[in-house]
Amino acid sequence: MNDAPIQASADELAKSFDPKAIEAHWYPKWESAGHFKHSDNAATAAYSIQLPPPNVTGTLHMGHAFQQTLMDTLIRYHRMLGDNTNWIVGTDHAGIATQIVVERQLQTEGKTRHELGREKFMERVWYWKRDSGATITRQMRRLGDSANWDYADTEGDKAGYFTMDEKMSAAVVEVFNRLHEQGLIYRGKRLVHWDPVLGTAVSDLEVISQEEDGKIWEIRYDFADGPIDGLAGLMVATTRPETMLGDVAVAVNPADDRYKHLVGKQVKLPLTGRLIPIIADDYVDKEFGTGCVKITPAHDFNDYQVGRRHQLELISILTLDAKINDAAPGVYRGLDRFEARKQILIDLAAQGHLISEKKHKLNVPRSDRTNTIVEPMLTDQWFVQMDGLAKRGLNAVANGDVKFYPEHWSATYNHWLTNIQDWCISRQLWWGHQIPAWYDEEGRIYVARNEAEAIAKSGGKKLARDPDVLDTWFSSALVPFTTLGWPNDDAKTQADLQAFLPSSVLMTGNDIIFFWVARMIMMTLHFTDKVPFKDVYINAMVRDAEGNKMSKSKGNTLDPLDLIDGIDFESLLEKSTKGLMLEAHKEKAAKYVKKNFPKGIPAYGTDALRFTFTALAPLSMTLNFDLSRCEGYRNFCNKLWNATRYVLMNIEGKDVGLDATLPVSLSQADQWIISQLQRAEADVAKGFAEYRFDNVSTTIYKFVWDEYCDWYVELAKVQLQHGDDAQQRGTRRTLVRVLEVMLRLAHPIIPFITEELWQKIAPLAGKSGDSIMLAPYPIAQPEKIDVAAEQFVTQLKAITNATRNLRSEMQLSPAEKVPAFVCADNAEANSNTGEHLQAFLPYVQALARLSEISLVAKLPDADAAVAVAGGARVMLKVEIDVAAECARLSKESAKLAIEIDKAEVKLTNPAFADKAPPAVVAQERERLAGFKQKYATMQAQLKKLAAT
RNA sequence: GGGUGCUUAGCUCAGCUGGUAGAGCGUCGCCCUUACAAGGCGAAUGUCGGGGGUUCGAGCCCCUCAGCACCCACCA
Repeated sequence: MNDAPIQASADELAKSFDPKAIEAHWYPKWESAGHFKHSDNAATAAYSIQLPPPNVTGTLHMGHAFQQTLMDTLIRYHRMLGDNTNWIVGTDHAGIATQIVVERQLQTEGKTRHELGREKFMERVWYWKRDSGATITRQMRRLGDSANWDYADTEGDKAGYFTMDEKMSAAVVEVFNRLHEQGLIYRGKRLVHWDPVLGTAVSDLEVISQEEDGKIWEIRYDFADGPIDGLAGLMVATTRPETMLGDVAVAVNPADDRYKHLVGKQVKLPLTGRLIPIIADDYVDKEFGTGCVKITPAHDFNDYQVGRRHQLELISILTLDAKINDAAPGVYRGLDRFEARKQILIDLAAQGHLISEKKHKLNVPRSDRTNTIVEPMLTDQWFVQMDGLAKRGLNAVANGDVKFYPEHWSATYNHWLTNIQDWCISRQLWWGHQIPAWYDEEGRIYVARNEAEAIAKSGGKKLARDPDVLDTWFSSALVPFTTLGWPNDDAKTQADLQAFLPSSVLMTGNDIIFFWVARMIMMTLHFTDKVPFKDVYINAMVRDAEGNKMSKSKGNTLDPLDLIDGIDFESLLEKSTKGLMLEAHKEKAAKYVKKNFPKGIPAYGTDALRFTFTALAPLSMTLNFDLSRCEGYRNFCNKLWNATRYVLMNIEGKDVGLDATLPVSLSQADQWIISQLQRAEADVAKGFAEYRFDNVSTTIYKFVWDEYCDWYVELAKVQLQHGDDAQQRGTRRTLVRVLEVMLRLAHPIIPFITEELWQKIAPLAGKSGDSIMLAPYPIAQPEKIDVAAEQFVTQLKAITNATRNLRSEMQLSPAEKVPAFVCADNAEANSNTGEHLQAFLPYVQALARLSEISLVAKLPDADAAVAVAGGARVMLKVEIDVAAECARLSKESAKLAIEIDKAEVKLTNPAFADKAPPAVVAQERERLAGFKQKYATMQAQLKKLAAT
């Protein structure tokens, strides 16, 4: 292909690499060249991934960075394998979260959204979205994400889809309508979790229950007709006395002998004087408390069920902002729920109805977003009927259409789906997809695609649209197919649905298995009869180095961009404490930063960060992010950089084997590194197939550093010095070609540095192309595995290591070169001349820094240091301290003796010989023989030394 | 109250279908040997959470106990 030697210069490469410049150079190039786009060629195998859409107004955190690194690594890998890759990305409107942020902004201006009005408020949110929406996608680009930014990009800002853009919104309306037509969406008055601060219903998933210290009170409800059996009334226990205003019964267990005879009688509800019945219900636990439970169906989920069973009245006593309403006696009206509790307790005590007050631990349900205690509230809401959808969802995982990695997460998924409740999808918010339902004046409902259609359905009545919006997760659940163009039926949509549904793998956190994963599976199956993705990889949660959850108030959050670009101590301190409300939190955060980042954070670069993520990616639940690992992998990048520098320096102006007419000869060492490369390639492929990113990166790390840099480059130096033309050409050729493959092998993980280096190396390896990201991924060629060459180097390594070890034991400084003798280890046994050892000598001489090395039939009788390894004995000709050398030999012999002993015990055990597989027994015998041989040699040397 | 995961070198973690305990970081020596001090060479370090069992053989399989983490659940 090329005939003239190519001039390559190492001068272009700095002594250490500067990630920043490289990153800034390559990303825009890749993007503008269109390398991230999918192709419309239906013949190519598709590989697609749906990005969990981040909040449009959010910023990139470590969890994103980790997850996206894994996704991008897979996408780049498959792109290089030749697949038609499509990483579909977008951003989420994140209803509640975004609305809260904008409302807070208004707050600082002394305004409320209600003052502003819905229309103006929406304008404001859109403005904020347009203003800050680009932040996260910009940050994703810094990570190197080769995302298909132009795909499903309706707003033209190269950020993929937005869940509230026109197309996505239309699809949401369509889905809502179809589900409604199918009877799967219904509207009803139900008890739902209510966030009184936000003034909206929330789904049960958005409620976090936590055990907190509270109190439990015992209150006496007097019998309506005076004392019975000497008792004035029944004792009920409650943790929420204020709800008694809505009590409609007192329940006891039907089998409770204490109360059996009272069932059917009435008690007088204190403070109100209302008469309520005593009822019997299995729900009541005889053993707990007094065995009597007050029943408040409008403010408790259990009581609601009891109420339904007994056809009890529902008395709601709270307004939507959690104040006592007009159903209660006048004195309490308008009081906040907690104020009301205080007052009620005072009044009960005054009237002698409060019997006791005890400390009590209870589960307090709080709203995920506002942290306020949620209130079960009776309201009209929209629901999706889940049972049928859930069955299909369960089935898809059970029959293997969707596979979880690690597999055990399917248990979590199954458990939730088998106990699923109907999904409350309406939210009393403004920011979101407004529900496509209209009401006439009589309250009749018309669900339609648009207002005109609704009016038509109503027969031309005046209608008002439902003001509520849909749960954010409703639209998120649809992205597997709506991003592909559904419900359109044009050719492109059909082709894309064919190619990219199901997508290849979903990578996400375990925290949204219910919120998102399960719902995508159900909705996609329902609307397309396909699963949304084949695999689900549940990634670990990123924690700090000590395993603590990253949280702003602890100050232990890390900004991925700070790891890439670096940050000085002062800036980091300021950043970590900024925005913290509580002084205590500020101090805590400051302390953490001072302790862990006293010098700030150095700029590690994107590649180092990505390598850290893949290397640490465990299959367990947490990833403890260790900064020192990041530093180590930054060093790795530098190592790769410098290896390339070395190669370029040594081939400068010389032929690298591109000219096929010139003789090339490959040494054992050359064959060995090529052979090892095949094994590394196979291991990498296996790692990717199993989603074992840790194994992939470890394989690459070890091959590059331990094999190529530490051994092959050193061996190559010897060959370049001593070899003939053909051998030197072979060495240069091997240096370049293996390096070129290594770069491609590593590219999916560390895209920037590999691209930069590949541009320089590829032509020298006879490769061409615009970008390494489009170059073919290395595939192992088993026929290039050379067992003999591998044995050769294994032996060479053993001899070299033993010699180096001797040097170190003799306390020789690296500069001190000494002569050495080598002979075969079994020289006496079969008059082995050791001629085969000849090939090792030049290498050992260089690698172990020997002044000269001579092969002898028998080591000279001398007081010298001797080592045994790799079938050879090595003697360093150096003045030794006989006593010290004896001590060293004795120590090593003792170690060997222990090993010999262990092996002998094992082998003489008849049960072992009988039952263990022959291969294992043989291996053990061989081991023992090796030990014995070595032991004998050491003993002989010891004897020799002792004699002098 | 159920469920899941974890417990291996000082720290963070690997250990494939059971067959000689590994890596990175840290530690200790000796070195600025012209690819790399973000480096080289060498070294030390583990009753694999406790106990029991299966097996010729257990970090790995089974039972049991303990600790940690997370998820689900309506106990007034």
